[in-house]
Amino acid sequence: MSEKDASQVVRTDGAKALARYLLEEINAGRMAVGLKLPAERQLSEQFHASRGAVRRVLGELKSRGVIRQVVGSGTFVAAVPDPQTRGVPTTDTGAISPAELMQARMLIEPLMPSLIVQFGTSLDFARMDECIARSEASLSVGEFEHWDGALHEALAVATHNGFFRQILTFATQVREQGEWGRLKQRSLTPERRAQYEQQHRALVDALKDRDEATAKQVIEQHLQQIQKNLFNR
Amino acid sequence: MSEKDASQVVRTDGAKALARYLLEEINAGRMAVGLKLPAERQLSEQFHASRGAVRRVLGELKSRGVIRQVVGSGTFVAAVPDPQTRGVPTTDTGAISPAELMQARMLIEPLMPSLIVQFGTSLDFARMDECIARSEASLSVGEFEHWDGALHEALAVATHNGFFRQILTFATQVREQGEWGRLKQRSLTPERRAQYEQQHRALVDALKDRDEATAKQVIEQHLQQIQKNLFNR
DNA sequence: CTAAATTTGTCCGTATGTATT
DNA sequence: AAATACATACGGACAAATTTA
Repeated sequence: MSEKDASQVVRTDGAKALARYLLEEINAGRMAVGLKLPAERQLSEQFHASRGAVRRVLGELKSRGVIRQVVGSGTFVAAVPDPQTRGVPTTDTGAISPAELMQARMLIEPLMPSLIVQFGTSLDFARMDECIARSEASLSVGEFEHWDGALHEALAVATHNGFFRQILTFATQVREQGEWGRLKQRSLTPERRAQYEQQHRALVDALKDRDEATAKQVIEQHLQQIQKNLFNR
Repeated sequence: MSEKDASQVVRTDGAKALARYLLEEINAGRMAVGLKLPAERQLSEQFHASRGAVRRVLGELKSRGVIRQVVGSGTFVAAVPDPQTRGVPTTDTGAISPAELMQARMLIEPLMPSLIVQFGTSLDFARMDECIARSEASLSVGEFEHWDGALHEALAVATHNGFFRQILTFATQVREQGEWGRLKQRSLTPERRAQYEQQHRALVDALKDRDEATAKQVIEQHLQQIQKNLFNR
């Protein structure tokens, strides 16, 4: 990421300068609590940033409790942002690491066969078959990923338990959002993909036979393989 | 700047047309599952909507699970939006019955000791102790329920696994939101409350001793008791 | 294997309208 | 009535990931 050209590198000049300035001034005590800041448009002009950028910076500070905004009145300094209270206890959902997710999956997903062999219908199994067929016929990695995800969702549906379904949906969201992508791509070689496909078939076959023990075993092997491919390589 | 076209004066010009079109085509089966949609910019041009509007529509469909987007690859049809699964995945409990929830809890919660005996800290155990003490000192049913919930959250935190924590939080939401309250309140007699308190103590003691097997056993007993009290008259 | 092209994801600047004081 | 914060929409540019040549 070196500078390619100094002519058009004006991407983040004003906004970050404003953020640094405000935090610095408030922390140093040069802006007293209760002081009214300039209006958004004025800040926008002073720092050569758009009003949207200014609003984003102010919104960030407001979410931290540093400033307080009153409609029609203005923006005011609320408190000094001490680093101790930075850890917010309210919604600390953020940042579920791939390691955490895999740890949880290896505990939870082996439970699914118990429910599927009890409540799974032929329709459920047909969906799994189609997902496997489509994934094996996939030509690109993206397509394979899609049908792999669809298979996992079909498994979740086959439990016929809404809570489990929600859990697996949440897992998919985490996997798609986080830094999972980098690991995923580098770990999916053709031979590993073939291995996954074989394990998928073995799993669905065992489920069709209502063979809970085997299905659970296959899932555990599958997840162990994924984990090894992800982290160990 | 603008072209004053009489055709596109409407505020909600192409975006809703796009949404209606996609839902109609997918529901009618004219767009097969797995089919790749045109790129965002292409849709933007076709429907005379900005790319932001297109992205909003696609984001809505994605949140419903109708489509799936892959960076660098494209947007794909994921499933037909059948009315059953129309619920949003994020924070929609989607009619999870108490029976379903208990079934899932009895499978999932016995897994927690495995993590807690590995990663639990003395601070975690101190929180549990406080929750137990407060719950035992509670004078009202509501107060007892509060500290009972706090204990469960302390257990979730003690796993030191963000995914588990989210799952347990979700379970609490389901429990508080549904008609769970009436069942539980009706089933909470003084003697059962004493039994719960005893089981709580036994559980925390076992966790402190890093005795995974005993802790798991106590949890299973506890949940079985709850289930029996809930449904079995 | 490398590099270019394509696609989604993200941020920025701008513009317009609404609600509140 | 005027000033202000709030909300939304649009287009452009860059980044990241994927596919393709």
